[in-house]
Formats: sequence, structure tokens, C-alpha cells
Amino acid sequence: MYVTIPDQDMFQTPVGDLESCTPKIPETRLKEGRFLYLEGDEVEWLYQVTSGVVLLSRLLADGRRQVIAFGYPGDIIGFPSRGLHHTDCMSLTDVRLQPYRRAHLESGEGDPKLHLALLNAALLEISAMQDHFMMLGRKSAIEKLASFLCVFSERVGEDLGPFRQITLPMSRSDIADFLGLTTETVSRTFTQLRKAGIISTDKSDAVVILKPTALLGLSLGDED
Amino acid sequence: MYVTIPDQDMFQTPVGDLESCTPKIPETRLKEGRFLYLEGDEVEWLYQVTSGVVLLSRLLADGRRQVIAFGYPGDIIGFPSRGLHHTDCMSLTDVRLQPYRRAHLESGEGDPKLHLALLNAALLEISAMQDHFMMLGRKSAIEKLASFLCVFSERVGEDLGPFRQITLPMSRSDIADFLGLTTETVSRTFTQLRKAGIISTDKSDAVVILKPTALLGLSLGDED
DNA sequence: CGATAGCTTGAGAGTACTCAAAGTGGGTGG
DNA sequence: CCACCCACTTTGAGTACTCTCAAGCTATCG
Repeated sequence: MYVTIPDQDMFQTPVGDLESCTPKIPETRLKEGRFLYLEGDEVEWLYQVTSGVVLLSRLLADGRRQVIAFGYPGDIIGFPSRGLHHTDCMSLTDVRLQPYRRAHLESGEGDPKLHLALLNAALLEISAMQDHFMMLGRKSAIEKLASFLCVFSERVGEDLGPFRQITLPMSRSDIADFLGLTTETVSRTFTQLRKAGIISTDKSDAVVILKPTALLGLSLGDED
Repeated sequence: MYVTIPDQDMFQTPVGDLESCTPKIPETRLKEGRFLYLEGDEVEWLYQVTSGVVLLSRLLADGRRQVIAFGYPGDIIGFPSRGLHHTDCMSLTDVRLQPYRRAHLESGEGDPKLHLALLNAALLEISAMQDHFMMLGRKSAIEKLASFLCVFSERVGEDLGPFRQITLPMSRSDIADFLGLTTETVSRTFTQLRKAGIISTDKSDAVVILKPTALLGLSLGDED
């Protein structure tokens, strides 16, 4: 999942129903905190996340990390470039994944419908990454975090009475590396949103959005 | 073109030879400073840049801009997402473009070779954008500009005696919007590199790299 | 040769970072 | 079952980097 300016279209299932696609390969399971693949690994499979959440990231030589995306159920991960993985992929929770052969992406001979679905997922990823660019390059800390929470609220939030709740499987430092901030700044910005009465948090991983309109406004830079 | 940590593989022609692909549609020409398409336009064509340079960007409501990429000869631009363009595309110079029908990307029925070439271009774009993420989210101003110059030097630099020269068709403010900085910071950082004897500039659009190793070191964060 | 757009430089302010310490919660072992 | 430990989060103080606003400078083009 990529963070973007909320947009109705974003929240459709990106690939549609792949159920009917063949041949069906058995699901892969992965325990929390394990790596599915690393940058530089040869791509044999693409995966659709079935349940759980994964984190895609890249590392700089000196240890700086950029989180590229979070993979939620429905998302396709593992697109190759010159046959290789260009991110690390780690599970944030126990995860179930439906593998698809790389060949299905690269040729429609096996299953044209699957081929097209994977292609469209790749194209969606491109446009989603473009939104993420905007956020990384041009937004302030509070705009970044507000954008992040807005997208998550739409995509994986649950109704909680009149409000909307998000459960965050990722740590503050994962969020920081996604938004191009430090953990301290992310933490301070959460506090700022809490003090403004826009969100409330519980145990740091449950966030309730009390004022969605205010949050959306912040995400777009409607001056604080 | 996307900025990345220099990597041998980056500098191959992304799509390979499309000459043999059919049917050949006449080249499009565009004068400097014109828009080829805007965000939200329906995608009818993809284009391979034949000559000249284009700029792909997105705009925030308040006018903040993020430059997504520069399109140099060989680059494929215009990938659709749900059938729509997700960036604006403007020419920085007079430009020639080879159009390809969108249908060739979405189905291999017309020309499987072309289909595959376009698909691979899309996949390359994904990995290139991932490098750009790292730069936007995790690098300092000097690291960003050094990375930018390194990539351009490799991709479109020309030998100038023992040195390498780049001609920049984009303004300081285009560079700033690409790197997530302000024009002033870009300008100051150019000056900093000049004073360090790493580059020299002429008329602000011609850059000679005097110390490529030092520049590469800076781009990777080998402490100043 | 003057006008104008783009580039550079300067001074000061503000945001996010660094380093440091205290608080919180979950897990483990006694 | 409770206490301790460890990892993560939050808060604090001070710094540094980049931004903002402003003015000069430089090229280019009529």
C-alpha cells in the first residue's frame, strides 16, 4: 500500500479477482519478522498478500533505510526488474501469500487474464509511487503523517462507533522510514495530533481518528 | 530518467531496440515548453523519447510541485493507471517522440515483442522510482545533488578531455522540484561543489565533473 | 542596450534532527 | 503470579540544516 492523496479510485481492489486464474499454487505462509526475499535475489514468484502485512524497503550502505511500501491483503508484491528483486520484503505479522509464477507477468501464454491482472497491478504501483514521491519530497512532517493516517483509514480502517480506527502493525521507526522522518519526529507528531484532538491512541498501535476532516485538511496542507 | 545510486545495469537502454516493432506510427514533434499531456488525461499513446528531454511532474493544490522524472532519449513515458495519465508531461527542449498504442502495452496480440518491451520498461520504471525514493526520503541536499549529477554524468554525459561534461536542459527550479529542495538550496549546493573543486559550471547549464570519485562519494554519504 | 527571467548570495527563522533520558508494555523466568 | 528485563515509545534540550524573504547579479532576447 502506498500513501497518496485520498482518491476514490485508490481503494478499489488493485488486481481484481484472481480466483479464477490458473494454475493455483499452494499458499505460502510466513511468520512475523521473517524475510520473504532480499534486494538482489532473483525473482521466481510474485505474491498476492492474502492475509497479514509485509514491509518493502531498501537499505543504504550506511544503514539508512527507506520503506517503499506496506503490502496489505490484495496487494501484489515482488515485481522484478531485470529479473531481480529491488527491495527487501519482511513480514510485519504472520502472513499468507498466494504465489504466481513470474512467467505469468512476462507472458500471457499461460493465462492471459492473470497476465493482464499482474500488469495492471504493476501500473497501479507506478501511479501509487508517484503519490508517495509528492509526500516524500514536498510535505512537512505533519502533512506526511496525516496523509499516512488518511490512506490507512480508508484502506484498512474499521468503524468504531462514529469514528474510524486503524491498527498499525508497523513500528514508529517503520513509519518514520516510510515517511522520510525520524522516529522521534513521528512520535512527536502523533502527540501533536493527539493534543489537537484529531486522533487518540492506545498502546501506540491503535489509532482512532476523531476528526477525519481536520486530518484530511492537514494532509493536504490546509495551513495547520 | 530517474536518479539512483549509480549502478552498471542502470545505463543500458531500457527497452532495447524497438525498431523492428510494427506498425510504425509517424513520429510526434513537440516544441520546447509545451505539454504533451496532463494529469487526468486519458492515455491513448505511450511514447518513446527519440530526441530532446521531457519533464514529468505532479502538482499539489497549493502549487507545490514534485518532478517525477526526466525523460531522455530511449525512455518510455506515459504509462497509464486505470487508463489515465498520473503526471503532467512537458518538453524541456524541442522533442521527437515515437508513439505506441496503449493497446500494445495492455495486450500482446498485436506485437508480442513490443508488448514485452513496454512491460519491461514499466518494470524498470518501478525499480528506478525505488531509487528515487531513497534519495527523496533519506539523503541530504548535497547527497541529492551529487546523486543527480552522477546519474546524469553516466547517462547523458559527454567526454570533455579527461573530464565529463553534462548539459542540463532543466532549470534550477526543475532540479529543486526533482530533489525535494528549493531553488536557493540547489544553487547554494552547486556553489558548494564548485568551491570544493568537484565541479565547474558555465552559464549554469554546463557542468564539468572534475572529481568524479569525490562526487560519487558524496552521493553515497561518505561523510563530506 | 534595456528589460526580464533565471541564478546566486545573504540574513534570519523554523523545522526536523541528534543525543539523552525517562516512561511504557510485553515477555520471560524465578 | 510477580518481578525484572528489554525493546519500543515518548519527551526534552540543543543543534543543524534547509527554508523564507530579500536583494543583487547574469544571461538572453527583443
